[in-house]
Amino acid sequence: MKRGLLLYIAEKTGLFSELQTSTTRIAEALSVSQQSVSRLLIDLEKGGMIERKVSSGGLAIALKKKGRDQLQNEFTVLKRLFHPERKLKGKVVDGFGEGKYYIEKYKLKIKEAMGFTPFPGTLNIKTDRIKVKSFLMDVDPIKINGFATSDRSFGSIELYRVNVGGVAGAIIKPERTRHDDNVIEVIADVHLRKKMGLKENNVVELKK
Amino acid sequence: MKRGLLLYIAEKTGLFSELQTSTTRIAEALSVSQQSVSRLLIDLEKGGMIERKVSSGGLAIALKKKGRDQLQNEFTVLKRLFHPERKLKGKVVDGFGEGKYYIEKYKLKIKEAMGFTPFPGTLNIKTDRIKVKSFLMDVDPIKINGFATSDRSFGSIELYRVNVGGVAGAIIKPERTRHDDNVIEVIADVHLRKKMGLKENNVVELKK
DNA sequence: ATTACTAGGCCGCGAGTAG
DNA sequence: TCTACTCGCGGCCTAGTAA
Repeated sequence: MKRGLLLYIAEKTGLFSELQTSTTRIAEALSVSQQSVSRLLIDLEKGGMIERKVSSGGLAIALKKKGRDQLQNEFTVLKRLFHPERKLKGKVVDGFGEGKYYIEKYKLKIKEAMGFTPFPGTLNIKTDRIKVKSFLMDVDPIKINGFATSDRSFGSIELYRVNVGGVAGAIIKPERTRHDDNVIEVIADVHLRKKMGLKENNVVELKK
Repeated sequence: MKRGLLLYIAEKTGLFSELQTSTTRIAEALSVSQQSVSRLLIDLEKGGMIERKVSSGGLAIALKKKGRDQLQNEFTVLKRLFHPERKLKGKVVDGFGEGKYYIEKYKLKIKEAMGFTPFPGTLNIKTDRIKVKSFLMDVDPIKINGFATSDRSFGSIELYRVNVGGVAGAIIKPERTRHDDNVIEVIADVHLRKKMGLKENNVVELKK
């Protein structure tokens, strides 16, 4: 609760200004009792987190350096955690030629969603499942819904825009993975492997 | 405490991987009892924050989406708070000619610290104390220590590199403010007012 | 070794109320 | 009105211990 109150003060003051308010008002905003707010404010003051001036009919509070630092430390920790990777490296691996078949099926929908007609085939890159998650954490995929032909049905896929060696492309993820999810498939409007002169085990770098 | 534990898991797993550990180990790291860790982990699991697999001789934990989202929300809040202003606007106001006198005294030291010889005079800009703090929050000032001549003593000053209309300069802050701290003084190696054709009340923009 | 139950104590919360 | 004290209750913690 103490932390919540400190954050509330930080937000209301924009870190630096002074906030004219009352314990009742804060209590309502945070859904705690007026008494608790009073007590917690005193605690925060004792801890050197805030400055607190009581006057008849209300109080003025402001963050002190220690309080700002406390929050900034938390921010630093979270920033390190959530700072998404800007690059993703992996090695070229051979696919099973499946990609070509599937891309043909989704071709029109991909064109519609991404603005380019995909080359019929995927560049398969072996990397690390966890790195992939961290790399894609901050981007929302473009989803293409599944559909059915007279023969069979095709599941939904997700596309994430990426840049491969200067070419705009996308990571394509089937909703139901066909293989090991340490391998990702990349599409573009050109034959990436040929254009970039890639062979098995060559290192490729993806950017966002 | 619950929050601390969630953060601990997030850090140890890098958000996505699985952590092999034991309640005792976590307890030591967080300075709480093994029993509390056990209970809190169960709570977090019930709340859908983590996944928890108990095996003989230890346990494996991983964050679930809800847990990551919780932390990311906190991150977003703090990010908004700590995202420093990139620009600072203010209006030109007249000084009292004092600046010229002082700059002369500190000239050599400023040259040494900043790499330019300051024009003898300051551009005084009226803005907002709080905006100034927010603008300067993420930069460390260059400090010039005070000194004394045979006549009198001069206090320490702090310099913050800024860009004014394309010119590299600095905000100069005396340790003991001579005037209203809603007014800041800017120096550069040219006569800013003349070079930029500024008159009283014109708006100026500072960048970092 | 482990995890996690039970029991008991402490601490924080809110209701009542004084100033 | 305001803040903040006292006090009783409940939830959270840890110690002991079973499995």
